[in-house]
Amino acid sequence: MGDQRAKADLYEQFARLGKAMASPRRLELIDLLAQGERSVEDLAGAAGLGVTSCSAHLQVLHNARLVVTRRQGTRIYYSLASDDVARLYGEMREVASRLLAEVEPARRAYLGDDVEVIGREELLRRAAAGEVTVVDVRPAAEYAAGHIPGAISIPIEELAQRLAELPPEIEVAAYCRGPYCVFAHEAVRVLRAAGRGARRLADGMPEWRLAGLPVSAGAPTQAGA
Amino acid sequence: MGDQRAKADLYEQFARLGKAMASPRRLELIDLLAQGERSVEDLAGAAGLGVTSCSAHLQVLHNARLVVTRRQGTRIYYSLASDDVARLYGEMREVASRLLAEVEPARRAYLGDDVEVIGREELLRRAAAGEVTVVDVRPAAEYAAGHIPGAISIPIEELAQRLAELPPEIEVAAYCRGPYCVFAHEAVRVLRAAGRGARRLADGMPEWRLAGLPVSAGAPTQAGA
DNA sequence: ACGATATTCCATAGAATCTTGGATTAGAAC
DNA sequence: GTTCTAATCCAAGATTCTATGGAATATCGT
Repeated sequence: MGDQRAKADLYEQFARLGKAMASPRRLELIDLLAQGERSVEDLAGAAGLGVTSCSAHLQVLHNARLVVTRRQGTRIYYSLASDDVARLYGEMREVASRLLAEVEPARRAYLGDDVEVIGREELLRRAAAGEVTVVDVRPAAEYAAGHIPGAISIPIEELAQRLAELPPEIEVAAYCRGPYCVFAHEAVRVLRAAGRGARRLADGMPEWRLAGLPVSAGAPTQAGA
Repeated sequence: MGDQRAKADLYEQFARLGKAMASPRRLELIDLLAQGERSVEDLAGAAGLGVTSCSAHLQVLHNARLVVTRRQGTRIYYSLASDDVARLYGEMREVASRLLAEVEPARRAYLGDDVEVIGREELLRRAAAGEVTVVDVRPAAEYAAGHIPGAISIPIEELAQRLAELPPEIEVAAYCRGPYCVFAHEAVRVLRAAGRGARRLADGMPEWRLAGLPVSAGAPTQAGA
């Protein structure tokens, strides 16, 4: 009874998941993939990795079945295997922030001083009433892969130049990749510095989607060009 | 903006959790600790590890703040830092079983053929009506650390000799450490072979507790000795 | 204070992981 | 077919992880 071999095999399988999530680089890749599918080179650039290294990490994620691939022409697009992955990753961050005292200082060091927050319900309510402009400050490709209905896309690097596109006197709600992404924090700072009312959504697109709230897809409608 | 250093630090913190859960041995330790606190030597024995090796793994878990220690006399008792850990571990197994095709065969190889299952609600209902005897087939120490109210303790190794303690004609519901523990499977097989009606609770004590159901603690009341 | 027990610390050797650069494969465009 | 691009494969060195045995530490009982 109780084959040691079989038992070890079983735990080995579970550990595959843990091993896949045991590297900060891979967690960053998961974070990026939670925004939508991306090619290897693209991911490497976004995560600051060499292409070879990035590919190797993606193989590890693939072997643990956390990601799936789709080939289109000469490039291969990776995406998360299911919502389970994003959910598990989110849970992992939450548990880490509760258990590890070092998370909070690291968060502050990266995100800077806290900025005011707006909740999902309030955002939905006030957006429907036209009392708030919802702005997606992630790169355009991530907006195209999925965004809050009615949100306009202004990547954080362009925000300072495109303030005129935002109706004045109306508060802005900015959102980005998630609770540990700088973009929304930066956006609120830029907007406040320009004298606008602005808050950030407490978390980002993946959490919004996991909460079952509506999501639109498609490139932004280019009003100007 | 976007300190690479600070960003890497943050992901490094999250990865600490993943690293801690990246070893099959450590997952087995978490599994054991989910039943209740245990000493190092005890854990080493239960997990089939050398004491030194076990201690080292516990250090890793401790550095990731997944476990806490309590000293009593000459020995040190480890336990999970919070329910979050058991919950995350459970979520990890669930995701693994959904994503990794290899989990199911490994499960079958270890647990053997499926035996009939009883759900939590049915168990509660029928136990209250006296229609089912609930039996905890884990080691006595784990029963003492927390068990289903009204359950009697018959460790799996003793079950075959202690069949007389179970009222005949009444179905038995056996439970153990969790959905991937052999004990309840074995118990049902032993009982059925003895002509008794028996089913296993779909999952074990940790899941019962996490579901917010009532738990009793304390050593079994020794009727005989 | 001394011996006994439980645990951790330390050093070592072997295995696994990560990163990098160059070679290789697969598809697209011409 | 040739050429170009994207991604993977392969090999090597550096780093980290794991298991084990012996030494050191802490507590208990006497």
